[in-house]
Amino acid sequence: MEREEDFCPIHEAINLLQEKWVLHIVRALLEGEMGFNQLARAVGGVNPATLSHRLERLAALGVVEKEVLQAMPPRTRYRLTQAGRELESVIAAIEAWGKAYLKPAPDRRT
Amino acid sequence: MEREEDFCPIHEAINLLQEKWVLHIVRALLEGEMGFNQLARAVGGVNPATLSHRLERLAALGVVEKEVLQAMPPRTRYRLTQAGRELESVIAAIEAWGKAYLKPAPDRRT
DNA sequence: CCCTATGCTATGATTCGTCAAGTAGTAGGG
DNA sequence: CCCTACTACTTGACGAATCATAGCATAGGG
Repeated sequence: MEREEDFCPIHEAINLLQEKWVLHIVRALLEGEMGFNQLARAVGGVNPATLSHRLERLAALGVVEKEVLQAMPPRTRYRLTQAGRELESVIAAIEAWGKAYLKPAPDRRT
Repeated sequence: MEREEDFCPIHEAINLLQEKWVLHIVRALLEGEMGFNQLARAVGGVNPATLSHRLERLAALGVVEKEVLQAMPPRTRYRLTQAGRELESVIAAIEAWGKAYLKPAPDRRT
């Protein structure tokens, strides 16, 4: 129905980053490469199916890189590519904003 | 299960911004205040129920402001608050990243 | 009068994300 | 050796979120 006659990279970027868990995944991976379950724990609360989907998508877009070290005792490493690492600026902007304006948490006291 | 013992504003910010359409809405509103349908058109492809829901949430968080000008011939204005305008840095970071790394779109020709 | 426009809400359909469990192989404790 | 836990996912069923569409009430143009 939609015809991306001019293709807006900003629009696409937003669409990617607004997918559930994507930003959390990138943020976790900015801390360093890690395996699947470790990443799941770092992200917190994501289920393997969704995480798998997201990683597949992010790998297809060249944001993360998957390296299979061993097949048998399953051992995999996920790490950010250059493009992925550049997302740090986005995360940083979100962090700055969150700290500045999202402080008023739903607290009841000081 | 999870106890947000220290409340992480970054985590919260990510959770907010990853909600579908939120970034698109903010980006549209950065262009200037507008009415409901106008905003829907600017965002493109969002259905009124979702948009309404998001605006309600964004207003509750103090990111957007809603002003009802008339009740009967319905006339409403949505505009960003200070906090909302500050999200421009996030949008800018995403724009920069998208332009730099998302260019290789799945297109076949110019 | 008829059609468009405004700002939303209501309805049923589809898609997305979640949950629980299972697969396969190895390492460690008893 | 046996049992459990860990590794990395996949699968199928379920529920929640989002979708497209229609509709309300009113005002202005033709």
